[in-house]
Amino acid sequence: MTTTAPVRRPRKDAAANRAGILRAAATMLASDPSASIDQIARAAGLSRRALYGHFDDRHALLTELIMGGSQRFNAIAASIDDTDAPLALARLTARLWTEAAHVQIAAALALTEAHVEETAAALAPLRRTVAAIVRGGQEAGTLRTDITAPTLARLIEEAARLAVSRIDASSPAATDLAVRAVLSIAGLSWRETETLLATHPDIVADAARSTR
Amino acid sequence: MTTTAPVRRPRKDAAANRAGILRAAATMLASDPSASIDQIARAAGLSRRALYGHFDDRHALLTELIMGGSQRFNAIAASIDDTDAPLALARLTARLWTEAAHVQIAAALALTEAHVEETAAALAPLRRTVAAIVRGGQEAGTLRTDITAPTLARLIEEAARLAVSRIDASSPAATDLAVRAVLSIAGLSWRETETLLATHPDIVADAARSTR
DNA sequence: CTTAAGTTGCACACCTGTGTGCACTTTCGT
DNA sequence: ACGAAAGTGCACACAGGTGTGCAACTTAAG
Repeated sequence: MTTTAPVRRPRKDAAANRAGILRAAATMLASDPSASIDQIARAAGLSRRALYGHFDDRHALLTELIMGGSQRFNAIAASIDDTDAPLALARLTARLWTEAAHVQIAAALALTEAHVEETAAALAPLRRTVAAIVRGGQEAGTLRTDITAPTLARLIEEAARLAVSRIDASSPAATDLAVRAVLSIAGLSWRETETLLATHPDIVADAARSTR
Repeated sequence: MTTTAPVRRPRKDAAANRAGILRAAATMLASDPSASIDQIARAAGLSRRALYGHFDDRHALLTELIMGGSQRFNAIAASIDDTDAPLALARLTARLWTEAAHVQIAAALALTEAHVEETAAALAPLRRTVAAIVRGGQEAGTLRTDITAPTLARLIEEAARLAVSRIDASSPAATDLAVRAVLSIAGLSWRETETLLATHPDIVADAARSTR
């Protein structure tokens, strides 16, 4: 499996390769969370051996990947300032989806065993934002109260994860779908969601609503 | 890691052990989809070597596990006869959850790579049932129409999977939560769900609605 | 009690993946 | 054009997991 063509390909800038590895790791791990170092290195156009020149070991690579991804995630979470809970959730979902385009995302989310704790810790700010939105929404009466705030927050996170990782990421209508899924879990009826999205067309921007 | 106390424990009936292995495999794989043969055998109170006396190889064990689980699932799906789509979905979710209590379930669902196709095939009847309910619901106007039938069916499946595998299976209120999640994705507002569950108290049976 | 099925440990071959050492080649930067 | 940085192949040691062969032991069943 490690065998490749013996042709010696021209090499690119050094530092750029490091970034390339991270990118490759993100996409590789997105489709197969247990992709081997070799697979990642090859996908980045480098040899396995070279990868070890950039990262001490598997763990180091994964950690850096998680950190990078979660920083972007947390930044997005911090940028949400809507007071209305459903609106805030909709916007948060849409931005997470589009900006950090299903790459770093899926990777950081679909990670396995030894890194779940790490990932969880790194995403704490995002999680806190969601929790705050949920709490506020319940108090304001704009979110369901049949489910405890912590549980609801968790469900919403899972719904988002579901939308992000389980749906054909390439589709243009994917964002729309993700937002609808999250708002549904949040307790809105589909008609209410429809109204909300119609009132705030900027959330889902364009996207062909046909192939939904 | 394979080392155990040299004490020779009394052994039980032969055929019963086979069932024990399947049970152990279900619970083991539920928590760790890539549990080793040794772990499973030990969990069943047998040696790794003995396990191979019951199953040709890993694949054979997994296949039998999947078949068993999906048969029960499909049987439950076939037992649903409600005409109202939301009601049908609610009952289906509740029964799947309770009857095949988070054991065979999570295992069959959380399975990995080489078995996803197999699992998918085995669960085809269940999938067909869901698709039919969705189609019927959309035609009757009792289910959301902002999402295509196939996509909605898929979303619902994923929501159910989410509820089943990502939530503390032990909690008594888990069934309630699972049903609410599915109905939410189906497009109902949380108040509509509340009403539906109140009208049909048999769906979630008892379960402490306090710790929800 | 006897027999055969069921189990057990252990050894072995084989496979995949990880991380490192080493000699050698390529290419960027100056 | 030169030297250091970066990359390549290959070999090795090591760790886990799988599936099999085998001799010896335990126990259910007749």
